[in-house]
Amino acid sequence: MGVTKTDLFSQEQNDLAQVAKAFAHPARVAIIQYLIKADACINGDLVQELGLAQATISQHLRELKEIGIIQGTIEGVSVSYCINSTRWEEIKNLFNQLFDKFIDPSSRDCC
Amino acid sequence: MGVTKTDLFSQEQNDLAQVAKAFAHPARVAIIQYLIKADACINGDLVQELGLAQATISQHLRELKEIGIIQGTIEGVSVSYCINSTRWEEIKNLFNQLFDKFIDPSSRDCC
DNA sequence: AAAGTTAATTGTAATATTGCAATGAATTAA
DNA sequence: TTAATTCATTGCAATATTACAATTAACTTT
Repeated sequence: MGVTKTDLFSQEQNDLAQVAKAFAHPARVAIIQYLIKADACINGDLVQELGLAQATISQHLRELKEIGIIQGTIEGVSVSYCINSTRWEEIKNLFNQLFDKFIDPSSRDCC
Repeated sequence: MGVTKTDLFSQEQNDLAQVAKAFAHPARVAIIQYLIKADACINGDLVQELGLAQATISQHLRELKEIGIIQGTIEGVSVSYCINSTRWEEIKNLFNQLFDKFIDPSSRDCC
């Protein structure tokens, strides 16, 4: 019904799924890449950069902020965003934990 | 409008977003973890394991198959699924490419 | 204070996703 | 052949996501 049964799954599974959602839209990937490259930026830049409406980008930024991958500070009339490095490491580890579970690929592909 | 404007983004951005979608549901994360642990399994096992309806799991399996992260072979009346190790490496690299772009965390967190 | 700037929020429309019952297709067992 | 088993597919309902115009909120400039 479009509603995920989170209670059926472990904390780890739900966490990873939620974090993966942040990367599950090209606009959010683009925002993250841009923030990494720029070291800091403001929403206005992204509107120019991405070609989406201001409201849409603001919405994507909120989603990224909600999972903690980015953080923003009001600077006068504009807002500066950047990657939250602590959270970034956490997320990186969350993925790598899964990636590293699959070992010795040569013994797999059994079907 | 619920429709992603893929033409605004690069191949890499769209690829990563699409792959991230595979991990963006706890049931699919659970399926992947189970396949890694079991080395191979069939749909029926997963219905017991996850507590979702057979049709729902079949649907998640199809999505995972579509991005190539798993593969299946018909074995008599049942189907064996396993991780596709080549694709697994590709996906791992796709994520790590992004993760590794963010370097020297101590110099960040500028806002 | 009035006007301008920047970005969040609200409201709305369209499409996507999730979930499952029912059904269908393919194989196996009787 | 008939029944049973396994899993994919279809059809449907409910919720989520994506996108944007319009508005609002907060600050700056004039």
